[in-house]
Amino acid sequence: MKIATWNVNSIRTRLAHVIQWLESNPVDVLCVQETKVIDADFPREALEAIGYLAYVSGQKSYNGVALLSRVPLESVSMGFVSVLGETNLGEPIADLDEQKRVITGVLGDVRIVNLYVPNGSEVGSEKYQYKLRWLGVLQDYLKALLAENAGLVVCGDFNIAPDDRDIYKPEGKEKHIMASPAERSALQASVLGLGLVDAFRQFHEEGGLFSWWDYRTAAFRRDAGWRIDHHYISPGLGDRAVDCVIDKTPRGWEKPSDHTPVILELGGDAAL
DNA sequence: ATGGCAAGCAGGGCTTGA
Repeated sequence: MKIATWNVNSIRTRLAHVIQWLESNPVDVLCVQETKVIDADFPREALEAIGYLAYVSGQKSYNGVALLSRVPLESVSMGFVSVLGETNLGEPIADLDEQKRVITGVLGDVRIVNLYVPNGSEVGSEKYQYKLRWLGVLQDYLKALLAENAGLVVCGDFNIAPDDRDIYKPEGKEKHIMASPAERSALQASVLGLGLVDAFRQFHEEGGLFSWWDYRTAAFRRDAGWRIDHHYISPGLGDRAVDCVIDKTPRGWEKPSDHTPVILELGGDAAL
């Protein structure tokens, strides 16, 4: 089973790239982020024409996530509230679902969670506080899913570089969004603290391996990137991860997304 | 230290991203 994640920065603008990539990389499920489109306008037909069903949670202009799957998924749900209810630890959380950043569904014996973690804008800003609060609720959301699903793959655009190996030039980035200590701690507590592991790091120890390059300052040409797109896998999946790779190819295409796909391969999928 | 680039919405220039 192959599960890929790709922040496409507008599914409509990037449709030809997504189709081209899926035709040469026929993964079972592609998790996309920043679709930037309402559900009614999602380009389902073009994806169905190449054999992919679309499960979508979108909004106008910003955010938006989707699961593209070759076979129907089960138990699909969107947002935090569908799993946690209207409150978490006594605090209302429904406002966090106004931004469409969470979708999940089950394929075989694996529940796949596709996330678009808030960017946070600037360390200390209101959006940064939102990001940290969102990550706090994520912890309880993932706990609830883990209680029901031994096999869990949590992937997406995390907008956090887990450690300094994941940044082209980590010096002085402590106050930089995506690298600040509080963000890294939140990721540690909300995801790794549940026993989930960064699948990519099971296969690659070295630094200098990136999934996002800024459009500005010719970052891709200089390979001045960050690794902010991840797959986290639950202990229940044991040693089933076979490989996890970054495909830099689409980042070099004409008018690309600023992110490139990352692909997780699982073996021994009993229910498929 | 700053600004650089891209997308959406709207039909100009702002907002957001990372």
